[in-house]
Amino acid sequence: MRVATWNINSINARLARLLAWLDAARPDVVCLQELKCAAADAPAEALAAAGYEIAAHGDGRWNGVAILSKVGIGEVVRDLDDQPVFDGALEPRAIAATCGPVRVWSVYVPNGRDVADLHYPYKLAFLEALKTTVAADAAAERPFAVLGDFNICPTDDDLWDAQAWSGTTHVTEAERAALADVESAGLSDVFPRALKHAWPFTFWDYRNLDFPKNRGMRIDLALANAAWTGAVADAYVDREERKGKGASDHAPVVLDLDL
DNA sequence: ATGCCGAAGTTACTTCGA
Repeated sequence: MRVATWNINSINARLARLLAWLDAARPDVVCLQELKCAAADAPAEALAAAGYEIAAHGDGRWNGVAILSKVGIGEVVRDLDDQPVFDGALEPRAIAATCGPVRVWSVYVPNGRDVADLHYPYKLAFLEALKTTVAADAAAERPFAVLGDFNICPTDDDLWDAQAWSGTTHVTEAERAALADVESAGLSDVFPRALKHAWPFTFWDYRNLDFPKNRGMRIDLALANAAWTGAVADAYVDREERKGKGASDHAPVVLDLDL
C-alpha cells in the first residue's frame, strides 16, 4: 500500500491540485496538514467522488489536520493526550486513525517562531505530549507511524544553509533532542529518496526563488515502528508537486509498503 | 525551465508560515 504525508497549505485553495495528485499518485492513505479550514468545510464530497474518506480536525484559520483513506478510517482520535494549549486554545494539530492494516497520526508540530517566543516552549511541550501519546502504538506489532510537518530539521544536512540558520528554530539542539525523544518510543525516521538534487528536501519557501535554487528543508517526516519500517519498499519526496502555479510550499512524502 | 509569496479572516490589511 501507499501512504503519503503532505502539508497542503489550504485544502480548499489546493483542491484541484490535490485531486489531480491523488489521481496520479494513487495513495491509499494521505496525512494532510495546514487544512486552513474548519472540519465541516473540508471538501468531503469531492474527495468521496475520488474514492477517499476523510477524517478532519480544523477550526477555520491556521492549523488543521486530516487523514484521507481508500481503505477505511476507524478508531479516529483527535488531539494528543495532555496536548498543551497556546494562548488558551487547544489547536487542531493532531489526528489519528486506523486505515486497513496500519495506524497513523497526522501531526502539525508548532512552528516555534523564535527561541525567545512562547511558541518555542509550546513546540517542545507538544513533542513531549506526542511521545507519551504514541508510546503504546509505537511498541505494538501493528504497523504504525507518525507522519506530518515536524518543523524540525533532524540534522544540519536537512536544510540548505545550516550556517545561516544556526541558533534559530527548526535546528536547535532542544528541538532535535525532543524529536529524538519521540523516536525513543520505538520509532525511526523513514528517509526518502530525492527525485533530483542531493538531498530530499520537503519544503521550499515561496520567496526568493527558493525552489528553483533548491534552498529547502527536510521537515516533513515519517517516524515509523519496526513493523512499518520492515515493510518499506520505497520512499521518496514528490518534488514535481512543488512546481508550477498554485503549488503548496511543501511537497508530498510518499512511502510504499509491502502490506 | 522549477521563476521572485500565498492564504484566510478581521474585507484592507494584518497575521502567520519556516
